[in-house]
This record gives sequence, C-alpha cells and structure tokens, in this order.
Amino acid sequence: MFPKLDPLLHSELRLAVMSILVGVDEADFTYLKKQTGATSGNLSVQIDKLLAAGYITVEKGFKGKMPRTTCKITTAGQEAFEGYVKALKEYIS
Amino acid sequence: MFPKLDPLLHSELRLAVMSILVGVDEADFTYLKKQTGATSGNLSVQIDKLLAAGYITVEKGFKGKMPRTTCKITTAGQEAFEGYVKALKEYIS
DNA sequence: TAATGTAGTTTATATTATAAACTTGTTTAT
DNA sequence: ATAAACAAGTTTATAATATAAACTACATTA
Repeated sequence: MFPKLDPLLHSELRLAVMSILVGVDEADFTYLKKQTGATSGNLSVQIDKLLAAGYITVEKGFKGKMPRTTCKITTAGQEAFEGYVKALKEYIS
Repeated sequence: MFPKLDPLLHSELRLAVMSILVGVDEADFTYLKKQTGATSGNLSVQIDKLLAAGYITVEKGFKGKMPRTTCKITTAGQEAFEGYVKALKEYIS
C-alpha cells in the first residue's frame, strides 16, 4: 500500500538541493547554500551523499582565484526524484 | 524559499500512520500495523511520538479479552498534516 | 499443561542529520 | 608587509532518529 520512500531523498536538505537542481542546468555550492539556508558543513555532507548515490555530479574549479563547486543533476537523479514524488503522493493524497 | 518540514511528520512510518488516520474515524494498532507493514516495536514508538505531539489520541481497551489500542487523529494533527503537505509541495512542484 | 499466538512495550543499536571546529586560501585595512 | 576579516569549503563530533531485537503479559489451541 505505502511505497518505500528513497531515504536519500527523504531528507529536508537533500530534497531541497535536488528540487533546485531539477529546475536548473547547474548550481554552485554558494548558490545552493543561499537558497537552502543550510550551513556549509551540512550542505557539504549532503552533496557528498547525493554524489555517492550518483544523483548529481560535482565539478571543482575556480571562479577567478576562488574555489568553486558546481553541481548538476544526473539522469539517475532525475528519475529518483520523479519516483520519490510519485511515491510521496501515495502518502499525501 | 523552502519552508521547514515538520520533523514529526517527515518520517516514513509516522507519515503513513497519519495518512491513514486522516481518512478514517479511528484505527487500531493491529490495523495500522497491517496497513503500514511496520514492526510492532517501531509502530509503538512512533505512535507514542504522535501522541506526545498531540497529533493523535490513543485509547486502550479490550476487544473481548484481547487488548486493543485505538488511535484517532486530533484537530491539531489534521492541521499539522495539511501544513506538512502544503510545505512539501514547495519542494516537489 | 505445554506450545503457540496476539498485542503490544522497552531497550539496544545502527543510521542520520546537523553544527562546531578546522583548513586553505583571498581580500582588505594598517 | 602583515594582521584581521572574509570566502569556500571539509572534517569531525554530537545529538537526534529510526528500527529491530528482545521482552512482557495474557489468550488460545493441541
């Protein structure tokens, strides 16, 4: 009756990050931090988890002299997000 | 931008329980266990948390000689559930 | 009356989320 | 030049959570 909710997405911050990433081509660490209001540490950890799951890619470069981390959702990430939304609707509707 | 998700409801099992309870007048422990597929221990703990939050009431009685625990959603619980659904939609739509 | 089943609760453990502290380097003020 | 403040993160420690395993109390069946 109630489908399992992907624990990787059933997390406030990771869900917010994915929610942002599905809507844009890419987003950097600083942008994600501002939009989510998360602390750097928390964001860093959650990005790692999404990366490890293959839901996003992470590229490290420089913007001028400053380090810059850019995140992008993968196809697997998009599918997982859609699946999560679908599952969730069984609970809330 | 992203509203806070009530941590009491942002839990797979508690959400399933609340999801059931919003749709019915009342439900007993055994029914909730069957519908959610949860273990007794987990269900017992999560019911306690919903009770402590004032989201449900719990009545203990007997059905014949067997103990019977009946759960019912409260007004506060209904409101919290609605609020949670509303907040969640900011993330998934 | 011994074994099995029902309806839970309590407690222990494993996982998670989160913040605090730290690192590395840059920019600004003195 | 160098000290102070800032930027962009990472690592580590702690607190909270979810979950299952073990247990209790009683009922039913063999």
